[in-house]
Amino acid sequence: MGNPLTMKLGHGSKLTSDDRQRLDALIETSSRIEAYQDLIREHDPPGHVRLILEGFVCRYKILENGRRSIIAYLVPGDICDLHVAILRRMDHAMCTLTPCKVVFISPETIEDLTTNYPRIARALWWATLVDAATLREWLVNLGQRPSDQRLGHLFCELLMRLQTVELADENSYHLPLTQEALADTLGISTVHVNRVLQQLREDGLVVFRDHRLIIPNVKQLKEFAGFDGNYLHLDGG
Amino acid sequence: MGNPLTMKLGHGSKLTSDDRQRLDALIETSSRIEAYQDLIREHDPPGHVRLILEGFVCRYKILENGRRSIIAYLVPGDICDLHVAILRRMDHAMCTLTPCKVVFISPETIEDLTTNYPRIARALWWATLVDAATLREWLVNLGQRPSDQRLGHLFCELLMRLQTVELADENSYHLPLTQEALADTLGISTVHVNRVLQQLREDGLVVFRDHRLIIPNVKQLKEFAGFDGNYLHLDGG
DNA sequence: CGAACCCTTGATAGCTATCAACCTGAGTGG
DNA sequence: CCACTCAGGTTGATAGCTATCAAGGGTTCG
Repeated sequence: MGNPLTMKLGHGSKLTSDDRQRLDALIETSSRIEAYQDLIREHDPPGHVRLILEGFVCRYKILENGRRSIIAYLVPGDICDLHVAILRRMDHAMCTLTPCKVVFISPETIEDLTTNYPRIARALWWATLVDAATLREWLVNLGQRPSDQRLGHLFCELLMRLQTVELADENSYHLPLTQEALADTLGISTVHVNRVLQQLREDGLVVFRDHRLIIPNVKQLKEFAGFDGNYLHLDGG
Repeated sequence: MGNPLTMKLGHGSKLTSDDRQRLDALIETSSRIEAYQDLIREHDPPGHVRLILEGFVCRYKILENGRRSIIAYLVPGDICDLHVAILRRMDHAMCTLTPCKVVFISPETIEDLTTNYPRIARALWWATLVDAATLREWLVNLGQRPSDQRLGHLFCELLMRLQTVELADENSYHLPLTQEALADTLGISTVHVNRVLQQLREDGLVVFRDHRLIIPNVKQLKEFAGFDGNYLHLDGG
């Protein structure tokens, strides 16, 4: 299987074979981590940068009232906050949602990449900007759309993101999330996620069984959800 | 009046007098812009970086259904996306909400700042990370809190942010936003903003008249809204 | 077989949107 | 000086979306 980081960053900058070699070296040593393990907690001092090779990770916060808010998903190829080390402590936590393979990258390595590999540096900047754009789009999604469109929008986004790392085919992918995770992501209750899912199924917009999501008609779902993938900036930097 | 950029960046990195001089030179030429003018539109190619010296600016998107979603506020001292130039085109727009004074910074100047002024570079990174953290907190706010707490949370955030640039005193500030803008920010209707505001007033949590917001008991409002200012990382980098 | 976890279903309550007026103050022009 | 306009704020009535509570069903696993 290929290097998901290379696949992803290739969308942000043209990479030379030299760049690719450097990125391949990067993922030689990785750690396996079980599902539902915190990679880092709120208030921790940020240390290494993390790169996901396999599995789903989420950023989340726990509120005063105990509710969990999932703020982002990291999928293979995603790298988290290049320069968090600048901050004294984390303002949120990160947790694996499935068994994962993760690379821990030292600040020195980041330094090396960004100063000696200009195309990689550019691609990393691009990835950072896309992360911010995704956050903005999620904000729009939460603030402005009814829950069925919200869920549809999330499904569309994950389709595109997983396609860039060859983890989704034309119209389906493995989606190992519980309805509870979806609820905490979309700001609705688990009961309601369940009902909305049923509705989407009934309308023929999605098929979701055994954690495989199939979108019979991608164009139709995108229209339904008001999804415009521009914000993922996959046409490069 | 002082340089709001210096005031803000001082929280992200210790600046020398040399750094300060450089930042002061930066704001020597600025443009006045009227209220409700787009600074940049969706799909535009990003050009200059913008620094707000006076006034309120918002990032926003318009949805298929015509709704406006406000994604962020920029207040004096805020600088927008250092490296947007990497992206081909904007995925959102920016608009002044009041008359503003704005500095347009060329990519070359950014280059100069980030390569020749390491402490400024660090502070700019810090500001970028804080922007992302703020976006995450807004996401939590929209997804998990009822509308009265949402509004209270926004008021608390603006208090802290405006205090860092000396535009708010201990417990009050000038807030030139319409209820419509608040509604588009919080994902609720203008009618509901109106009612929630009345409730907050009635409960003695805020006084809002003539665009001046007074928070009689800051601690109380923060508790009510579940506000924890950690995410603004004002204790520096 | 029981426990645990996740999904599903039904009934009810509550929050928030929508629609439709009306009010107010500022600015405009006759 | 008054009528007019317009944007923003306010109020009331109603509908609808979504939460909550409670219970039941299916699977996996020890």
